[in-house]
Amino acid sequence: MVAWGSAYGGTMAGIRELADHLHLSIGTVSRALNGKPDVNPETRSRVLEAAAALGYVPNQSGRSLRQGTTNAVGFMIESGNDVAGNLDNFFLGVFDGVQIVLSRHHLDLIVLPCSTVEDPHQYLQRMVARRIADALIISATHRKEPRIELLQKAQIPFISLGRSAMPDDYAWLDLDFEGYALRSVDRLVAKGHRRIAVGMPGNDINLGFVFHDAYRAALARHGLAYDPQLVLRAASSDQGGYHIAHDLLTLPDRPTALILIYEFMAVGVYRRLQEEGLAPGKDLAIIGFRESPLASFLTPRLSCFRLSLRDLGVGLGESLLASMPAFADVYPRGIVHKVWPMEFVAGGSDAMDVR
Amino acid sequence: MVAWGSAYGGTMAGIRELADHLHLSIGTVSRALNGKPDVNPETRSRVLEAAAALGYVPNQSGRSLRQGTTNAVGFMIESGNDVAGNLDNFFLGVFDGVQIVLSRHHLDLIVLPCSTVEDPHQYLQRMVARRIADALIISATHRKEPRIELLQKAQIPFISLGRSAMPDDYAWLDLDFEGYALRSVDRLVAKGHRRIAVGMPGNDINLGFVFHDAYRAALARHGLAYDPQLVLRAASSDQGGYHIAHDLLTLPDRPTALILIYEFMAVGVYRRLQEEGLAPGKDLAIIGFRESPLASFLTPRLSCFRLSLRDLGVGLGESLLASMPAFADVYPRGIVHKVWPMEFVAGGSDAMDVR
DNA sequence: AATAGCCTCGTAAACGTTTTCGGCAGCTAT
DNA sequence: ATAGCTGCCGAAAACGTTTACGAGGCTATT
Repeated sequence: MVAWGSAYGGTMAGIRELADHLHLSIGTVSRALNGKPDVNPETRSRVLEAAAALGYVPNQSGRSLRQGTTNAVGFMIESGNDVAGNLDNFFLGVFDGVQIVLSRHHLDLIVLPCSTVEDPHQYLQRMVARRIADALIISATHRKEPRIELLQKAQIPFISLGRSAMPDDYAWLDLDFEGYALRSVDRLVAKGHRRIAVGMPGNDINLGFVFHDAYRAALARHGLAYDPQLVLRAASSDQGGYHIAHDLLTLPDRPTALILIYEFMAVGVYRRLQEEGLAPGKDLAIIGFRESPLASFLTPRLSCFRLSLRDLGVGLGESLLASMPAFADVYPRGIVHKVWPMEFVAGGSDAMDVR
Repeated sequence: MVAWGSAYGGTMAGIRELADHLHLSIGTVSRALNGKPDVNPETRSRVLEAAAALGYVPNQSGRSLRQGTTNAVGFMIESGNDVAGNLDNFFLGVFDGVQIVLSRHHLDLIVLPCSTVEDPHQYLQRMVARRIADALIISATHRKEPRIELLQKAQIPFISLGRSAMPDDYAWLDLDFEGYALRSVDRLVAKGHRRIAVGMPGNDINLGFVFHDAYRAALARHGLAYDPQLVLRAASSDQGGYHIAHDLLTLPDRPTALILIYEFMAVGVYRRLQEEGLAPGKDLAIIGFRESPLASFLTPRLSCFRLSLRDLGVGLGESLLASMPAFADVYPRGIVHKVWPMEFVAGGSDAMDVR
């Protein structure tokens, strides 16, 4: 036998070698491997068997060139993003779920980390021009998000993890920031709180605006006045939380409750309170955002909302497939707009009752 | 003018359209773009100008097919890995540095996250067969690491972030776990500690063994006995740290110091100590591993070692390029074995003096 | 018995690029 | 004036695959 195959570590077998070995034409072999109808069932199994035996894997460049498809989905993240870099990593869990869905359709997930020294829009443009993937997932969407227009213009199927403030003619999936704000305010008001502050980012990441508007609406529903002083802005990090707590403590009529949009801000808040001899959950009611390993290790435990990252990834993957023409037969076509639900987890951080 | 170019959002311009537009052959255009010598400087600038104007970007599949190269470097991570999933994300910083180096050579970094439901070895095998990148970076290397043999057999340039216990005929770059153990023990012994425990993972990630051996050697150097009971093993997470502290507190002759191999274990250790009314740095000297945002927000601050993730990424990228034949002219060839230095940062967590 | 139709397969074009080869000028040196 | 050399460019092959098309053999229908 000739030294075919990857088993020998030499040059990998191509479809040509496979065809010669089987005394078939490469066209037939290709059709057999790709499940095309006009091929004898018996020859098909022969081909499949030989392909497995020789460790044949089709050259991706060849197929890409011919069919204009890469069999890969890209997930762009920003390594410079505060959120991405701090504490419990949100994305790794999501990747897992996305990949589980994609692997069912022989798609691979490749993560595209935009470095801190490059403009995200330019980076994405390069990736699109490179045709690095058949479809893309973007995240950390801003209020005005030029990347969305870019992808629409390039006619690349995509989904955004996070809404923007732009027209809703694209697919997105987002966490339930409205529900978070509403339910948190409801809960705090029920415990007698009337001055409820929020801690959120100062940049134009869209989720901040969604959260802020819902917070304001929730206050109005309870007949509480909206006080701009209670909207505390800082970096999306534990340090940011520290500054938020600091600012809160200097407010004239000190708020009794604080809702944070990122759970890791709570680390800084706890720290600042402890410096002042104040106890979280006793001197200030705190609700974090997402449950994470961190939340359960703060003292007292952080009240927050539970969410399966893997399920979120699965939802993301399925919604993306729904917007890919190639999978129109398996997933119902359509532009998905989905708000992801979360489940409240009570900790001691908002146990404080001021009635 | 015809509707060429991506500006119109239509089908992107190919080298064919570019050549027609310039009244040149595609061969000449290609040579001009790729900096080949036999092309008139004036025509070259004409070509470059037109390419920029039309927004021409070469089709990657076409080039890949012809030259057998992808112009991409893959970085495999395991999303199921405890280390990757917990708290401050180590990898994002490293990505940044790697990309900075790669971009200088028109290479892109793509991250390959192996999902929790797939075997890492199989996953890598698939990526290799797919020829998804020209070179690879692997991480989380175990003691016996089959992925190394796989990559060697496939003749793909690669570097490992982390040593294994296998023959040193591959490139690796690793954090200085020996230095960490030695310097930590030295420091603690100087403060009078004689029973020094370590907290490390129970699996066969190689860094645990490197650390353990150096710890043992450091003890011997000070004439201290090695007590297996002081080697506390638990999951690589904050929860793991909690269990480690718990176990430590039940030891007969309670150790006065603890060296952790992952800084986020400290969160759990602090928590467990506080439950017992014990103070970190006062009742138990603690040294974490790497400085992270977290370390500075623990009370007292965690003593640990500083390290620039970006620089580490740069080193990783450069060492990888050194093993790629295509870049033999720009980086000195050779198999790199590099131990990355770290700088001690004193916190209050090991302030305790027992002399 | 002739023809229409189906099943199976081989042939060859196509995808977009790089690269080898050869050719045509223009120039220099004999 | 001719041979050789250099600089520049066009033609065409090659990369590995998919797929449209057509050819042949066989069965079934008229």
